[in-house]
Amino acid sequence: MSEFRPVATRRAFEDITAQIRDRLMRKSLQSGDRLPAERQLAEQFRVSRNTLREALRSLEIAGLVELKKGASGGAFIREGGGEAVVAGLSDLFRMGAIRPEHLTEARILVGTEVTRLACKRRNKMDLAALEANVRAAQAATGRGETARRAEINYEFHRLLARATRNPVLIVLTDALMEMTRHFVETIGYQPNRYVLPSRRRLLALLRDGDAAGAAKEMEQMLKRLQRSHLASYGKTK
Amino acid sequence: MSEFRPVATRRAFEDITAQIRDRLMRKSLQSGDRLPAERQLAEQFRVSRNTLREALRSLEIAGLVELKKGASGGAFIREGGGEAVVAGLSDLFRMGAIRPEHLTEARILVGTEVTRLACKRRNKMDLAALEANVRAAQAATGRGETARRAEINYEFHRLLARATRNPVLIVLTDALMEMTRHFVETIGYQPNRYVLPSRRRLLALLRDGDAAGAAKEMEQMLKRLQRSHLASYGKTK
DNA sequence: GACTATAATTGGTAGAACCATTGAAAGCAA
DNA sequence: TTGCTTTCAATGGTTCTACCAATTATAGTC
Repeated sequence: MSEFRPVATRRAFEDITAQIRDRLMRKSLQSGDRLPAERQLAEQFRVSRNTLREALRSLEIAGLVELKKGASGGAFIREGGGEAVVAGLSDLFRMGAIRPEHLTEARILVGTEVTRLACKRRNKMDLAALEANVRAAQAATGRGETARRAEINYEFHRLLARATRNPVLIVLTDALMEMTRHFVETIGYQPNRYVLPSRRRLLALLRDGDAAGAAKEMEQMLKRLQRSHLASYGKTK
Repeated sequence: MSEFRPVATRRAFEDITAQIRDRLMRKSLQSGDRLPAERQLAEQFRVSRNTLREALRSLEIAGLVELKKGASGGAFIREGGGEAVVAGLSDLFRMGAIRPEHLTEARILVGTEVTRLACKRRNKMDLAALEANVRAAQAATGRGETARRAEINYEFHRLLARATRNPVLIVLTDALMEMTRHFVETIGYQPNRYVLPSRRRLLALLRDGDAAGAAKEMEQMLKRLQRSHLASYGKTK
């Protein structure tokens, strides 16, 4: 392995974003803080406003700042929400780098572990939110609102991930659900009779704190979902 | 829940990126393709070159295109590498939204499942690469090259993830290793005596195809690593 | 005090110009 | 012909100026 590294003629906007990222890491900039106005910042960095705007655009896409118009507007530091990660994985799915079989497999592995951990950490508020979600799912099913039903189902997994208190699992689950939404839109939503009963069994296991049982229930449900999803996909292909 | 959605006064550059993303999804644009030159594209979209450049910058940060200078340069469609996802999670770690205990916990959960799946799918080339990695780790340890040793260790996990053939797990592992690198840089690399023996046991289990055993071995090693990492972190805090 | 019109601030867009890098084509020499 | 050098055109990177559009603070009015 060579001791050299590729020469990197850094572009001006990259230098700017690096400086701001550095201040973020050193807590010299925190969420909610506002950066000076574009014209002022451009002067401080000794670059044109165009170049500065490319830097801000880059930070905005990365989810680090939010740009607001008008007086008392400007670039505000966002708190880490993970939108960039979700968008990045969605792009991979759109481009075909992540295929349906990869997505469903990852959902099984991640969903099972999320369920296991959520069962150990969930509090009463988590349980209440999950129960409300299942009630909403039942109501939507009764009214035949399939699209709404799908959204409620995704939300269940997001709620469960939040109960783990681990942001890595939270943002990963958000991304998996976003990809699943894209996927299901292409193959068409298929009503089924097994998700809702599984949810009820899962709720009981979560209440009892039976982590192994809850994980098993989730795993089996996700495997069943995988089979039907991939079957639908095979037909449309 | 309301039926309305927030009004979104779309900015020009967002319209442009949406159009290009759409062509990517419909395979009308594929990796390796080259977009027209900036001046030409600006004319086609009926926007100024500034606005078009902001759109290209956005796509570049998202990892969808690569910009090259010079004659026969331009914006080239990249194949999905997941750099944006890695960068996004790294940002979350830098900003403190993901904390060391979250990182180490996620590594245990993901690493265990990656090992299990890799054990089922690995071929001879995967095994050879992993064995070469462990040999390199031993050599680096013998020469006392701690920084190089750390890099080789991260590479082991990346190689293992690639053996799963699942891009979601691959990019996730890449991101976890990148965050770990940041983390270890701040707490200082601690040489240890248990990783290398664990690697040898793991290799044997991978060769035998003992998925459960390999997963267990990885899990125990990662938990031990977690304890020492968090202990070091507690001292520096 | 509540409402309204005004003004100031700020991000969004446009257009032209120039620089720096890159690679291909033309020219030249052996 | 072959190989090297020079030239040149294409392209991204950067700057500057001007104006538009949205937003909010502020002064003014009833």
